[in-house]
Amino acid sequence: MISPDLIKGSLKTIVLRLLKENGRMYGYEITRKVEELTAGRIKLTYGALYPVLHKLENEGVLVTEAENFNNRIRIYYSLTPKGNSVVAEKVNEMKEFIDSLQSIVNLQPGLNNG
Amino acid sequence: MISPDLIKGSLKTIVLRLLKENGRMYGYEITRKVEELTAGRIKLTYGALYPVLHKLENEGVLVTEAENFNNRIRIYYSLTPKGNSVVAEKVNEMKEFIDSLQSIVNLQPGLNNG
DNA sequence: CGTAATATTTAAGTAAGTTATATATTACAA
DNA sequence: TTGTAATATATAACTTACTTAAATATTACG
Repeated sequence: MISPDLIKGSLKTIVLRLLKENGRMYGYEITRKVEELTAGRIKLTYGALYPVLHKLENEGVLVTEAENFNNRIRIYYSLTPKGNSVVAEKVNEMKEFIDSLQSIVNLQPGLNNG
Repeated sequence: MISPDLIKGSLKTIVLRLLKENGRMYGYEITRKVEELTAGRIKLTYGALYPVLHKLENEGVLVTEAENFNNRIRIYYSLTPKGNSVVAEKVNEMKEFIDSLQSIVNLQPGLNNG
């Protein structure tokens, strides 16, 4: 398991990227998908996820459709046009972040420095 | 520039990884090196860096040697044996983190899902 | 009949950062 | 010589993105 402190800050981008991928998803589904894609290494907490979804909706980044499945409410989220451009920005930033971390982590003694 | 929220949480690992690489470094040097390695995309703030260095010292992860250069104090930090094992753990975790982020960011529509 | 899984909500608390300020020397330009 | 930028460290006050915890409700399984 990856420590929450490390993941902190990436939540929004992760959620938005998955929504871009899947068109629409509900909260619980997002947590499942993240666990699946990361081999259980990233687990989103509901206390973090749902407030973020609500916030993104209030900002006009996401829209919701409530549906009923087996007497359980599912609230599907999908990107607005504004949301689409936000994802693009966020994903670019995350790619730069990954590149940056890699250039630090992958340092090799005696090869890159002097 | 990568947003502070994204970097937050990685600071400790970045610092430790650089110290492992360079043997010993002083605070200001660490900020320069991170900017250099990340093409200016990650800028550490002193308000974050120095408290972290002090904390790691108190935990027995780092030791210090104060030196004088041009009438300016330089406090060099280097890893203790304990520090070496901490770096190893932290770097492993970060590699898993990077892998996880990549498996989300690099999703391709219609290829991995169904 | 109890537990696990599914599904969402939200209040209270934590802590890792940011922001701002202080201090002091060297170097360079106008 | 006066001011600004770079070098070098320290720390108090504040923010906020989370974690933790508790609540609610249905389905599924042993």
